[in-house]
Amino acid sequence: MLQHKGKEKLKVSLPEDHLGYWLRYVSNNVAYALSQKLEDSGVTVAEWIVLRQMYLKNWVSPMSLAIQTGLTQGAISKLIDRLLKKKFVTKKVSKHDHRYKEIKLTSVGRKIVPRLASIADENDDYFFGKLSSAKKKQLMSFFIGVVKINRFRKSLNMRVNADDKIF
Amino acid sequence: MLQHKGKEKLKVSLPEDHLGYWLRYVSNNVAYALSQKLEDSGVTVAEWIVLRQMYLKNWVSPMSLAIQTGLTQGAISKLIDRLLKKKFVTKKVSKHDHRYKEIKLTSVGRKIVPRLASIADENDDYFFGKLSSAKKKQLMSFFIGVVKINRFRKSLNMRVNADDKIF
DNA sequence: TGACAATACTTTACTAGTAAAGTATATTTC
DNA sequence: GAAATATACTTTACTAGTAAAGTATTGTCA
Repeated sequence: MLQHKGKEKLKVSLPEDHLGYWLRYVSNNVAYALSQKLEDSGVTVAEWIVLRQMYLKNWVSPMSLAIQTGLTQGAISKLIDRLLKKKFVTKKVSKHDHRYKEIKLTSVGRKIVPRLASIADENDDYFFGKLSSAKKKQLMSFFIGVVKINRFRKSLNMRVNADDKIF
Repeated sequence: MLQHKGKEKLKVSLPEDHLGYWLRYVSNNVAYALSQKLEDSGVTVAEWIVLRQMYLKNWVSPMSLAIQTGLTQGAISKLIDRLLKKKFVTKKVSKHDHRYKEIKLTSVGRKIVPRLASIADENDDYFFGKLSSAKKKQLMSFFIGVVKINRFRKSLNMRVNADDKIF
């Protein structure tokens, strides 16, 4: 398996040889399908994730949303603008620290989240429903293991460790 | 586990409950890391994939690239423009059918592909290198099974079949 | 306490994608 | 063989993200 001398024959890998390629390919398809299903509700995939975070926490700062979602602060800023226009959230300056904003769901916003959640359930079921929940959990731990932290904190990316014993 | 009567307590799933969420999250991180590594070569992730296709086939039509990559024809059209500006490819009208274009790598283009391939190898290794090749193959067959065809042919999306027995 | 640094958010210029309309060429059908 | 249809590609208007610069507020410390 050593390289030939003289005219060397390079082994040039295909994109399809890489797990990252397939990850991207499948992810694009699953996310695209979800975006189509969410379209009637007038909500994007990123917006659904942010709305759900707010449902959980009642009020949140843009900063915390950026960290949780892996979007930049600029992207979150614009996303919140969109949600404001759609009347799904309200925004105010924090009393304690005027640099912070507080974002809350409106009643319209609160009402739509369960609907969005069931759309997301349905989409995941469409693609992965035939997997046993044990296998789903294996895959999920695998994914969680690959990247523990988002691009907002680049330095903390982690390699996959064989000792994680996912499979 | 039945729902309460009266004031019903809705079970509202979290984005993190969905495999699609993690797929998107991990994919974004892996693709982002690759894009950073490719930056010095002046090539995006999509461009690397297209360049590699051309390396394989010697000449290709924009249409075939769109089908293989899952990008729209419009996106491929612009991507080829970018590659033309970077002198990585040349374009001509097909002799047999003037609607078709033929895209070929220039010698500069041919020279850069092996370098890009090794960068992509390195990136995949960074994230997944500690997995055994058997496990990588399992994951790959899983991904291939989830979506057999890209969004260009929406109707052909496939569900995951439990009988695929990947794990 | 006053200058400098840090923090939270917004804005700007830009990138790379989409859907849908537009252009040119080829094929089909009557 | 002319008209309608189909195909391959391009262009346009738009979307949602990024990096980096800008604004306002708060914290630090000499």
